[in-house]
Amino acid sequence: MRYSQFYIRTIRNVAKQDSANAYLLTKAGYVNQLAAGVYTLLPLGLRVIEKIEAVIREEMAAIGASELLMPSLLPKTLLEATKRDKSLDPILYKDVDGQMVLAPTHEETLTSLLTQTISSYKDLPIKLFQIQTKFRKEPRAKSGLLRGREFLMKDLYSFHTDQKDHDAFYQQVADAYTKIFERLGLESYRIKASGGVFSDEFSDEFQVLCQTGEDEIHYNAKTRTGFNQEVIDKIPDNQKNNLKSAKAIEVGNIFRLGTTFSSALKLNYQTADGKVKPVVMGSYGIGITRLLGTLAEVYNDEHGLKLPKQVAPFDVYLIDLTSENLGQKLEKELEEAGLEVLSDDRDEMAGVKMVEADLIGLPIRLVISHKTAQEGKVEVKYRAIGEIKLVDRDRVIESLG
RNA sequence: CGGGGUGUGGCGCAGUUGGCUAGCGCGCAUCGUUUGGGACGAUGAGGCCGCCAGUUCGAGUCUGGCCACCCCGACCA
Repeated sequence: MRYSQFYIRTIRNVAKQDSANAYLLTKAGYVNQLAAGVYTLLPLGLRVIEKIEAVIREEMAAIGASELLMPSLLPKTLLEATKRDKSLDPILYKDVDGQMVLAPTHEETLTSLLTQTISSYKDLPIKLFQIQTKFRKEPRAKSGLLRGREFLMKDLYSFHTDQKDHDAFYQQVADAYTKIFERLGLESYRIKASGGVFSDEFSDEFQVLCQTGEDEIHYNAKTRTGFNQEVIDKIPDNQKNNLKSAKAIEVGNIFRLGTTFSSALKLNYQTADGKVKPVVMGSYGIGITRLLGTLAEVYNDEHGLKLPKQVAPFDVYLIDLTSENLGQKLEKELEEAGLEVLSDDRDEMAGVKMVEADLIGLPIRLVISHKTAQEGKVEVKYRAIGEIKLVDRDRVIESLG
């Protein structure tokens, strides 16, 4: 991809902000703020989001979940059926006559849908997920992408005959979540937390250690488990030993819903012996936009972002300083080898390109110049560790592999 | 929703004490020089001073109200 044909606008003077992710992602041209907690994903940011989504889709497929896409609009009557029109009211964006709201979550929508297709134990289990924009009128949007009023979420819902079947799937989801975050370059902790309006039981949160996080957690570094501060008084003393405490960002959350929603919306099925029972449900969320913010918080230094390869918008930032455009051939070879290359073909000084390469933070920077070309070399810089070395022109690709 | 802060060319800011031609830096345009870590010089373009009302001969500046954004707290399915 040629820089000149891809919309990138880095900003030299961005106002100092407390939130590192907002500052860096804005300065590097990944996002643009429209209002409090409302951001445009610019082309660079969108590419990261798409990489995050690709990992999530793979892991959802691996646990047998099918993807669908539900509407953003939600009839208020559906929320009345589960009495959540009251509990969710403060965070709802409503239309002028209050008939429709912008959906903050989709338990009602999907449960209602499945009443049309579930009638027998033979129809279960069902696992459906979507990647969709959520709307929540947060009393206080803050911390850049970490708490928005409009944000992307992966939400998965599962439907089972009984608690035992659900428990088995719940554990599968927990494992899948740990794997997803690991694949994205984030070490997550499975943390006991309150069930919120969903349940009196504990829910499980997936937390990434980070100073900017909103949550205070107490965790065991070895088992990668622990407790959220909000439930610490409910935890037996003998389980609180040897825990470390830290701030963390909640990147995922899984809930046991039991039959709360199925009972309210009459989502029932018949057992083999003809009895009618409510379906047992679970819901599981991953904050995708928040993950972009988390990655920016975790992976940066004084020069800018330094994203892991698996989520960086491109693999290589190619700077060609030769007047003969020697980089063009290299660019083609790299792309044929399957690497995603951002080729800075602008008529800018070398310094500008170097600085932007560090700011945008792709894993590898290649520089081909008269100096290096004379020796038949290309300069390779690894952004994450800062190492710079000269590699033979014809061995660049294998050295990156 | 309580407390604090800030709103001035696209972006970052000064100017408000003490009322009268709206400034600086970055970016942008043109020309020249420069060319491996956000270059230099010259000449330019670009502003409902957040919004509304009030005081006044006169308001970016004073008064009142409102709105927005940031931070702390409450809240956070």
